[in-house]
Amino acid sequence: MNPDLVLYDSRIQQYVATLDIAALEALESITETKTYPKGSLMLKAGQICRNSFELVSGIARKYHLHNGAEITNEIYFEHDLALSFGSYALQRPSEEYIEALTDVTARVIHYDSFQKAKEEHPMLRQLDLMLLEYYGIWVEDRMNQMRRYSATERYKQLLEHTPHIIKSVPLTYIASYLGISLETLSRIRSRR
Amino acid sequence: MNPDLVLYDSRIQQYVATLDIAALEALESITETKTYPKGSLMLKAGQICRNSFELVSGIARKYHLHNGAEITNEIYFEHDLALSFGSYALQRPSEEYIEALTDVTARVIHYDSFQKAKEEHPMLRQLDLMLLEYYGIWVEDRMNQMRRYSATERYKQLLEHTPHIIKSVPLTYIASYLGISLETLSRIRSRR
DNA sequence: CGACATATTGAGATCCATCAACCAATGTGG
DNA sequence: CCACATTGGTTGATGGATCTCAATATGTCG
Repeated sequence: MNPDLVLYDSRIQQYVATLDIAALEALESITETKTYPKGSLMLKAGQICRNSFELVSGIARKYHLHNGAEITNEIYFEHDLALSFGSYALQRPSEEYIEALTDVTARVIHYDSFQKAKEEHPMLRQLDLMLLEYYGIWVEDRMNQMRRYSATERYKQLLEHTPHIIKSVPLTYIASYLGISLETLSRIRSRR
Repeated sequence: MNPDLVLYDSRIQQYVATLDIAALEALESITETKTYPKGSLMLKAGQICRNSFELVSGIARKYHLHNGAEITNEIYFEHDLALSFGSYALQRPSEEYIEALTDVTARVIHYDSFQKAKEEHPMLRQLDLMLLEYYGIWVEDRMNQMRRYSATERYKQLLEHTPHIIKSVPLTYIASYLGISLETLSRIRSRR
C-alpha cells in the first residue's frame, strides 16, 4: 500500500489512543452493530448516505451504474470505513450503491449522531478531519494509479499491495475496480 | 462544473460569512501576499508543501513527473486554493511541482500558522474541514471523469464546464491534464 | 529576421474493448 | 441423483481509440 497511507493510518490510530474516555463513550453510544446478508444493499443510489459503516467482518463493495454496467469504485474489508463520500459529506442523494459481497457485520454510525457528538466532544472533530484527509490521500493515490499506469501495471500493483483483494473477490469486480474488462484481466493473469 | 461542487462552494462562502471578526482577523494576520513571476516554481518536488496559496490573480498549474514527462494534475485560477494535498496534509516531501503559468499574486498562509490559528479559533476548524471535503469531492469527481469518459467526452466536458481553462492555457498542459497526448487533443479539436 | 515554443497532420503500432463461443464448478428442482 | 440453469472465468477474432514518432506549420518575441 501507499506508504503515505500507512503512515497516516498509524497517526490516526495514535490519535484515537489519546481520545478521552468521554469521547470514546460518546462514540460507543451512537454505534450500532448491524449485519447485512450476502448480496444485500447497505446503501442504494438515490438514497442519502446517512450512515458510515465500519466493517467488523465480511467484504463489501461500492459501485455505480454507467450505461447499465456496474462499475466498482471501492472494495471494503475488515476495519475499512465504507460510505459514499459525496453523498455523506453533502447529505445529498447518492449515485453509488454499497453491496455486501459476503455476510457483513458492521459498526454503523448515523451522520446526525456523529455531528452531534462532534459538537459535544471537540476531540472527535480532529478525528473526523483525519479520516477525511486519509480518504483524500487515498483517492488521490488511486487517481494517480489510474492515470499513470497501464492495465497490466495496475493489476500487478494490486497483486503486490493488496493481494487479499484478489484472493477473495470475484474477478468481475476486480476488473471493473481496475477499470478494465473482465476479458482483459483474464488475459493479463494468464500471461506467464 | 459538478453541481455538488457548486453547492458546496456556496456553503463554504456562507460559512465564511458567519466567521467572527476575531477569526477573520487571525486569518488576515497570518496571510502574506506574494508574487511569483511567470515560469517560477511556487513548490518543488522534494520540498514539503508548507504553504497554501490562494490565487489573487494569474494562472498556475500543479504537475508531477512520470517517466521524464510532466503530467499536469490541476490548473488554478483566481480564487482557487493551490497546494499539494498529500504533502500538505502529512507535511512530507511533495512529488508535485506548482508552477506559475503567468505572473501570479497569491495570498499565502503557512501550515504552522494555520494550525495555530485553528487552535485559537475553533471556527476555523470547520472551515478547514469544509475545504477538505470540497477537495475530496473534487478529486472523486475528477477520477470519475477519467474513468467513465473517453478523451473526446472529457474534452467536451472541459469545454462546457470550464471553458476559461481552454482559453488561457497552452494545449500541451490541457492535454496532459485530460490524460491524453497533445496530438490526440489537437485531432479532437479539429474534428468539426 | 531568426529562434524557440506551440500546434497540426500523417502513418503505423499498440492497447484494450467488444462480441461470441466455450468451459468448469456449483446449485437446484423434479 | 440427474438434467439443466446459473455463475464465474477463459479464449479467439476483430475493430476502434489512442499513442508514438516524425515532419511540417504557425506563432511570438527579443
